[in-house]
Amino acid sequence: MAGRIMSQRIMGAVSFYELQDAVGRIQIYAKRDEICPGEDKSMYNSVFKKLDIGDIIGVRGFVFITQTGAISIHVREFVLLCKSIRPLPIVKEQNGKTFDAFTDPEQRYRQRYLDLIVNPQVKDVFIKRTQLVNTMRNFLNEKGYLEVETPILQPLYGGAAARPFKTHHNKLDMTLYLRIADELYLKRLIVGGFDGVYEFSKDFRNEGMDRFHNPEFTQMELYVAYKDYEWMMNLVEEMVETVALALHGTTKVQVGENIIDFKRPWKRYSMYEAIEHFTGTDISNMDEAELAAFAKKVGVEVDSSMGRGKLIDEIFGETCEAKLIQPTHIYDYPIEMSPLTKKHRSKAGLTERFESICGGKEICNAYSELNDPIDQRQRFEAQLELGKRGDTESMVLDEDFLRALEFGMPPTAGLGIGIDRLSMMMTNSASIQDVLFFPQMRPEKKDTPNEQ
RNA sequence: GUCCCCGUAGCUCAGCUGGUAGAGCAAUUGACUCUUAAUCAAUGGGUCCAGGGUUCGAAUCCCUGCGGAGACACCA
Repeated sequence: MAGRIMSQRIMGAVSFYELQDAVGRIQIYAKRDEICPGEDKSMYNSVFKKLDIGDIIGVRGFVFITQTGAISIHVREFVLLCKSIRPLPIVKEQNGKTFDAFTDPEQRYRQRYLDLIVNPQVKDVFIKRTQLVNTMRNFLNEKGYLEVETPILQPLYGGAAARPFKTHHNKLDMTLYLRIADELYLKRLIVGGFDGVYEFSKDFRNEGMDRFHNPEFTQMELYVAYKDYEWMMNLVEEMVETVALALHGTTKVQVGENIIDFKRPWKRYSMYEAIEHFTGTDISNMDEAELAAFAKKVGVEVDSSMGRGKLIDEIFGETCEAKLIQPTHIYDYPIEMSPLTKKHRSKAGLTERFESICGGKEICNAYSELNDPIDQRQRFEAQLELGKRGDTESMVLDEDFLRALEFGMPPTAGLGIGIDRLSMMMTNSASIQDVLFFPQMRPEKKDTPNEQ
């Protein structure tokens, strides 16, 4: 077998090392007189004993159990496969206590390879992330939906309210944007006649960074024709429950101080109900002035640009979101906040949209897709107005997307689910940086060549 | 973008009201034939994040910058 030396205990003519490979660690035992049967003991004294922690070696021998009961490999031959010329941080452990842990987040994220070597539990998080994606992919494939790929470089960005990254194509001499969502392209495919399409989509948003936000992040977006948002709520429950079971064998997952149970069915509140539930106040019939007064009362900073929808959204964020620990669907969002969402079939001013919240954080956003091209044009125009008033995250009008809708898109349910967020939840990680191999960091050295 | 906290050896950290830079592990040398945070002895190891200021004297006090963490704002 082969692996990296992680610890050495040399006892003169006998030594014990620990070798680590992709799956774990095992102790190896070597005896001078077996490695060097003749008079020349240099292979042991000058080579084996001089190996360093971090070196990668191959060994041949047999398995046995030491007097202290440790399963070990009794080494007959060994070969140095790769020398490590940098010292490895040494993490030691006894009785569950860890000594000299390699914990500096900056070094862990910048040198993830090192983090993975010395903190093997870090690997588990990333293995779980991949299992999560695989589980979702299998789940969606079994339902007959088609995994597709759509452009990352887009001439117009759309599908979400966010600031994009901008780049330039030399040959075409045109501005291109890195996608902030793949929604508008996937809906074009529904127009084109697919019944269900999905994409695991790397998206890019040129905004602030914190422990929940990285400039590039992964979303899974799914669109299914002839379905609506209620149907989608059931699908989300089923899919997330399946993920929890696949990763943990149970629907109960420890997240921070809470145990979150993803078992179906989840709680459901309309947005108005949720606000009433947590504040005792029914705001559904308030006018804008009353809403503004109530928002102030619950601690929202109100300014005059806020419309009814924004106020409701802020009130919800302030009073409800953090208190929703167990998985809950919040549905029927104000129309102002949802320019791509179908109007509610019966309630004026609302849309058929829901978000699923658990652990006090949103994990997905879904709706009955707006498929009326005239309404969609008006919504885009309203967004343009917002843009003129200085909203840097307002949407731009996508004429080709409207043309597609004008050919007719069947009623469709759409879903966007944050893979990083869900991974954090499913691996009990406090920071998005813990579920990304290489989170975005500032350059290490100031003098690295950079434009400007 | 704002507010706080942090930056000392390869790793984890100590360093008091300013007075010659420290420990454990790792490294090097030696002892030790079933150890497991192996042990024992010896040795080497520093741009105290960077720059400036105060001072006879700065790791320590002040200012600026860089990097990181956290909170707030915005977003997923």
